[in-house]
Amino acid sequence: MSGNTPIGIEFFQRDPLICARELIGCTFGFGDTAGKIVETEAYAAVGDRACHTWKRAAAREFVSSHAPGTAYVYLNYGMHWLFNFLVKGAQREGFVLIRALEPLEGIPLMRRRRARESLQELCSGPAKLTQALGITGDHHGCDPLIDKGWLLSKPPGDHAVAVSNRIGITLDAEYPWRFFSKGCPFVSFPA
DNA sequence: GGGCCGATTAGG
DNA sequence: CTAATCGGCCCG
Repeated sequence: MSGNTPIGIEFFQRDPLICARELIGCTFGFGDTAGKIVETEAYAAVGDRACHTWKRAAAREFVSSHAPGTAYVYLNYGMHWLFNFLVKGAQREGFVLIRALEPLEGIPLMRRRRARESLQELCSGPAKLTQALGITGDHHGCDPLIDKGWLLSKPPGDHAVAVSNRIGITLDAEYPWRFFSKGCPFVSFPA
């Protein structure tokens, strides 16, 4: 009895910035591994040059043809899988990138997949956490709110959330659309 | 078809 | 600081 409440489709039918902030503190898991979300970023489907929809027709098609909460997983730098939730239904649509987790369950398995011992090296980056959880391109387009094996729930209470610019982008880098747990040692970048 | 670029990471 | 490594997009 965790006291957590499951997250439904309505959660992702809001502004991506709201979703990104609200996901901080939530439990996210796949298979035998899970963690607490401690860092996210929002991307807007329209007017955001850092979002895939800016250049990629396939990304725009993905937004229009999938339900809120659907997993958008893609290969970055030819070797790293990055996981996003699709957000749509409000005026602004887009994605929330999951950037870091505090490891909670399946830690031995995470250590094996990551080939790292340190707790802080398991999920402290968008590509680290997909590797730790076993998420790949096979999961692109699946629905974590419905499909077997996924976990997404919200704990009671509030969380201290800090805000900064998004990391690793050059276009529209000045938008303060990154959210993270203040002072958390499991984030990808302290500030 | 060729060139270039990326929401990153690990290692020197 | 840089290599690794590959799907998209843009151009010709």
